[in-house]
Amino acid sequence: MTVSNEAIAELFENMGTLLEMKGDTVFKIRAYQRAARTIGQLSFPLEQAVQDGMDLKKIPGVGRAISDKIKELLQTGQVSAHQRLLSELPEGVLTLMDIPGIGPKTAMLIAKDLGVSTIQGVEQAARDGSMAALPKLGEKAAENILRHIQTLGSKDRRTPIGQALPLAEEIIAALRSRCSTIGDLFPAGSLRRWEETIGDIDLVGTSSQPEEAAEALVSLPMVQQVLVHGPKKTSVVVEPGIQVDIRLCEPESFGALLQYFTGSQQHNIRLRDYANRRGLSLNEYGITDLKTDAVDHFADEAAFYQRLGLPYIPPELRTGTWELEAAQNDDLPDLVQAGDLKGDLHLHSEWSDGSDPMEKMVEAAMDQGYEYMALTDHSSGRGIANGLSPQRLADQIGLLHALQDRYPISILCGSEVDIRADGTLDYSDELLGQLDVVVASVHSAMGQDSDTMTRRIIKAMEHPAVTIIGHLTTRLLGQREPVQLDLEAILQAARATGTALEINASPERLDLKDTHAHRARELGVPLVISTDSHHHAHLGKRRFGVAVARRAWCEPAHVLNTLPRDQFLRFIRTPKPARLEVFDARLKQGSAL
DNA sequence: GCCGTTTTCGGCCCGACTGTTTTCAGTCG
Repeated sequence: MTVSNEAIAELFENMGTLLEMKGDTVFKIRAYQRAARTIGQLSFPLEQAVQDGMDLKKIPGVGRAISDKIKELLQTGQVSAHQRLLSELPEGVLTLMDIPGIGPKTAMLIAKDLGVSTIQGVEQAARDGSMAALPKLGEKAAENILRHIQTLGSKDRRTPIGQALPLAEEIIAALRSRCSTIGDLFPAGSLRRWEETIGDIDLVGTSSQPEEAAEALVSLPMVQQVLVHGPKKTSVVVEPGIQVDIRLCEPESFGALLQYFTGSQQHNIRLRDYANRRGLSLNEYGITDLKTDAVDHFADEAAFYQRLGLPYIPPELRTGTWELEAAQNDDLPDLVQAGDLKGDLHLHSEWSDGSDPMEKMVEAAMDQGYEYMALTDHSSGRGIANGLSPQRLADQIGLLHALQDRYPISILCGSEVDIRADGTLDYSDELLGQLDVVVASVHSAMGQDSDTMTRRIIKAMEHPAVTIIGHLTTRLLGQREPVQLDLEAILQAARATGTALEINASPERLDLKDTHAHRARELGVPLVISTDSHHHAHLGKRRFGVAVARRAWCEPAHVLNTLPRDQFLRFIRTPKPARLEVFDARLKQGSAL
């Protein structure tokens, strides 16, 4: 039996909620919530860590009590304190909290006084007036709850960043054109932290007339519903059912507002705690000296962090786990940036299922400023993707060699080769040997059990011709679950065989995901950021892959395709696993700087 | 329940908005 970090996190999140319903102290509740969120973001499986004898109290927010409960859960499959809480409280209270606007207190009230334990029951109670008759609730409250239930189906799913970011950019453009008093206007919140899915779109900006800008938002044609409309904060729901919050302030205090609204909530809690210990109090308007009550304002975030004696912490790191400690020790990574990439190693042309000729893809890579690129059309096993037969691949290699004379960029011959169900590859060793870059990917038999899938992928990595494993888990955000596999075993095999792992930047994949990439980096596995472009315009989506690497604390040296051309060519021309020396030399050089 | 460059005990982030019991609790981020 395995217990995932997510399951452990959910249990503690639930315990926090149940304690809140019981009316326990808010600090105990917060302790459980903090532990839950930290555990949900760990890069390594807790179950494995416990087996290896790790001291769980090293995890921020985990002390004696929670450490013991984790061990109890792993040993017995449940936590007695959790069971006890469940038995003390009315059945189904937790499900009521799925409804926005219903928190622990209201859920308890409804469950206890009305004996309701399902969302359908809540809906009925809101309609027949029994809810409005409850103490502390009224007609309006019942109305609001009813409205929230209507949107439940569309709202409880988080939106993939690939959809949310363009939508946010569209809204920003629309607001700018309708309201001339808006100065800056940026996405904040989970969008600015580049989380893979977004709960709602947070916008922050500057304006001399904040009310006017909020009016502009409310009057956008795409707005379906106005949730909150106060003097400082406005929330609406727009067309695809996504909530948009906006807050604006004067330019001189924008740094504090941006910092506050970027979060994460856990980061802000820890930062404010850190500030309190130093006699300072933080809010979205500035920093108050608790002794003198003097308030400092900051036009930008760097100045805000500087006032706290901290270096600027990039938004991607603001998860509230390790970044504050790293900042205090001046140990923050110098994160990789889009401009550091020197090549894209996963590109498709019309030869398989891409939509552009090879030349167009080469030119698109040049437009990105790259020194090298690999064309990697599908192998023959992908009949549906017009995969290349051995003969067509041989023809393509010939054409690419001819094409090289016309372009200054290094054109590498590659293939995205299917890893068959048994771990063998789709082309002969002889043909694979002619390729510069082989991206090996799983496209079939995704239902295999974890052991079989793990053996299958490791077998592919052991092949001397395989340069990179493409989109490791094959997940599609919100559409297809990842395959089952033993990540730790695969990452160790990647390191041992000298095989790189791809961070697939396509926003519907983002595979490896951030925590997986984090673990890969820790284990010394070379990472590659590629776009898997099927159209020349898709090369610009590298920003999503770079964001995953940044969330994984990657510096340029951790990412193979930041290597300059000559070093990258040396890497792929050195046999596995000795080629790791090229990668490791760069790492050493990076850490010495 | 967690945690420590004031503390192993006594603190624990902070504010906007809503609805309602008209002085504040509940929810949210």
